[in-house]
Amino acid sequence: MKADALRGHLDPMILAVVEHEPLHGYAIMEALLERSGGELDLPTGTLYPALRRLERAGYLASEWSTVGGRKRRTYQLTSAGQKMLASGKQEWLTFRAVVEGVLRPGQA
Amino acid sequence: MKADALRGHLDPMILAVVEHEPLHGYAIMEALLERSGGELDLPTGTLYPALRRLERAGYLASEWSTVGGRKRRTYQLTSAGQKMLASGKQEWLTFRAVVEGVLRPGQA
DNA sequence: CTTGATAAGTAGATTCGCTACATGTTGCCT
DNA sequence: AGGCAACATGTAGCGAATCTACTTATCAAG
Repeated sequence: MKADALRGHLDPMILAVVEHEPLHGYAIMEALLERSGGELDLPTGTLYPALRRLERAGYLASEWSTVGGRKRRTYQLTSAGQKMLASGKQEWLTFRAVVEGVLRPGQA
Repeated sequence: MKADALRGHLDPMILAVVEHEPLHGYAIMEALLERSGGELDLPTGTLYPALRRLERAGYLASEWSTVGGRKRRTYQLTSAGQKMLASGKQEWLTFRAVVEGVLRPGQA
């Protein structure tokens, strides 16, 4: 999967992963890997800046903790984040319809 | 629809539009608009550079003509472009599965 | 005591879609 | 005659997000 295919689609995916339970960065990486069937293996240089960006934008809130001598920054969805996630899901449906309308994958 | 959602997905869409008939730039724009149900209204600053990029990459070949006093540059798919389109369609299916596996849109 | 997994981060490059601008033709409307 | 919408193609430069490569640190297993 090409790198910039992800562009603009990563944010809702991250938000979706912390929708029902707060997770720290590393755990978010693992959750994305698992939910995508091993396809979505984000480099840390992608994920951590993305998390900071989403927090700065008000969609996530973070809190530090220490577990087994390791520091964790745990992120949870804010209410703005919930709204963003909902609209992100909606936009995904639109986007999918656009691409498939143009590609017409049935007519290969 | 956000701008960079398109990133990496525009190329196969352009190739798809000229798959069965060669078209000039303006007609490609119209075809994308029509096939997407009016959603995909590309600015010329996006389309024309993309076409040149795809030609430089060997996926499209172009030819000038004049119709009704207007100059047209008509693009057609090369055999490399056909292969690229086929793999682009396949990648789209993978990408869609990844996003939907993470988003789980049924569980809103 | 070295390696791999856990954990978080930054700096800098690259890429590509965007805005804004530039140029010219045809045909319709007033 | 004048003007505007549609047709047709293009460039310059910006911005944002993902990537590669690097840094730091702890813990467990061998």
